Amino acid sequence: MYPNLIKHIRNYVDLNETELPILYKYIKTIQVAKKELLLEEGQICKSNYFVEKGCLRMYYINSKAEEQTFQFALENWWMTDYKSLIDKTPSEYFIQAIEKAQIVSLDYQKQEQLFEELPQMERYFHMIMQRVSALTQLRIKNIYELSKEELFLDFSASFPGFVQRVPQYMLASYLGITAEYVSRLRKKKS
Amino acid sequence: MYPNLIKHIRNYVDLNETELPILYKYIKTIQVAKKELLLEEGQICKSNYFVEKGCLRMYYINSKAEEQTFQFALENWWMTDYKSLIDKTPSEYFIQAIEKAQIVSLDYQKQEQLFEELPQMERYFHMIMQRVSALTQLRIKNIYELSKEELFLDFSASFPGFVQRVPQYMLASYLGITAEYVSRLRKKKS
DNA sequence: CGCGGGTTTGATGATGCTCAAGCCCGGTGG
DNA sequence: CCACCGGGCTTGAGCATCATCAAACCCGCG
Repeated sequence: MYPNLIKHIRNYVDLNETELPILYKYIKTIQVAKKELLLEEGQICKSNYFVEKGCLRMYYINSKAEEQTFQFALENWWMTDYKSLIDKTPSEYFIQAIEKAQIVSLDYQKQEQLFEELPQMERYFHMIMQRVSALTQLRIKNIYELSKEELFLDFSASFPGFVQRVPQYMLASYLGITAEYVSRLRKKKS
Repeated sequence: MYPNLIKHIRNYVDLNETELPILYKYIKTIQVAKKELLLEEGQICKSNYFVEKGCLRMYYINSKAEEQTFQFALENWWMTDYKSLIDKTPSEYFIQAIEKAQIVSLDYQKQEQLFEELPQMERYFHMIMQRVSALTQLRIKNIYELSKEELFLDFSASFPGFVQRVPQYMLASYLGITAEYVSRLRKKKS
């Protein structure tokens, strides 16, 4: 039913067959089409989303009225707007499917109950947040350290398939570069 | 004994008087002098550090052999190198006291036991990590959105006392600006 | 076939860096 | 108590990186 999610959880904590139905009480599947939105600016983000299959991105509308891509999520990634989720404030972000995707949604309201019934799930989330923090620290370090050109090359090298999978302009805005400059970089590279 | 830490924990979870001694088994106090290091590049980071009093910074040596400040921690903040902590790999960072400071240290090895005895502590860490993630998302958004000048003004406005408390060159490197340019910005501001 | 979103190309210019020199000021030793 | 260091901050000139704007181009799709 949720092959990737279950496997992912079991990478970190125990979850036996009798506990699976308990988990299932709390999560649900969402099928989204390409370009469909899971969260819109102004809404209060209510869930944490896990990518079973496909690809999501999180973006916001910047001061120049452009879409600024903030984050991508491929298979086995969780994605949410933590600020909106925790403080119950309107989100500044959109979460959108780049491709047709299968998403697992965990309602924030239900999390506490879930953690009561399956305490290892709190441990699981704590552990993956530590990993995300480690990656985020690296991301910020890269932004400091690397020129835009190096950022692009580093990203291309780190996620070889990904550059093909998303439009250039999304990648550009994720890297904090203009689409024009990415175009020049690609030309230069070849 | 740890007035700030206890108060901070109790902001998020229950912790009664009989549980305090259990917590105390797992943490210890470290007094550090100005400029003293809690972690050095090449070491494996073993603990999570809580600032009871004083001020820490995390930095690394960049490709130009300069100290690049990565993060500050004031009172009531936790600081650690997650990558080194989790993967037990040598750290690329230094953690240093900017002022004489009183630090509470929680050994990573002991965390699991602590969470066994006081499950609410896992909940506490999970919750503060969510908050940190929210702040980090904002930090990255600011780096995207704002010019260096705006970054400086925003930081000055957000932490009015802080600009006085740390040397300009540390602040500059935290914001990803050269010390020279910060100097020009300050002049311009007045 | 024409439309439109996305990419490329060119010309121009601003932001913010580099390097070099001078300055300020607190600390240290004589 | 003074002199002199030296780290940090300031100032200036020149310049690289990368953004902006505008136009052309490409190509999948209705």
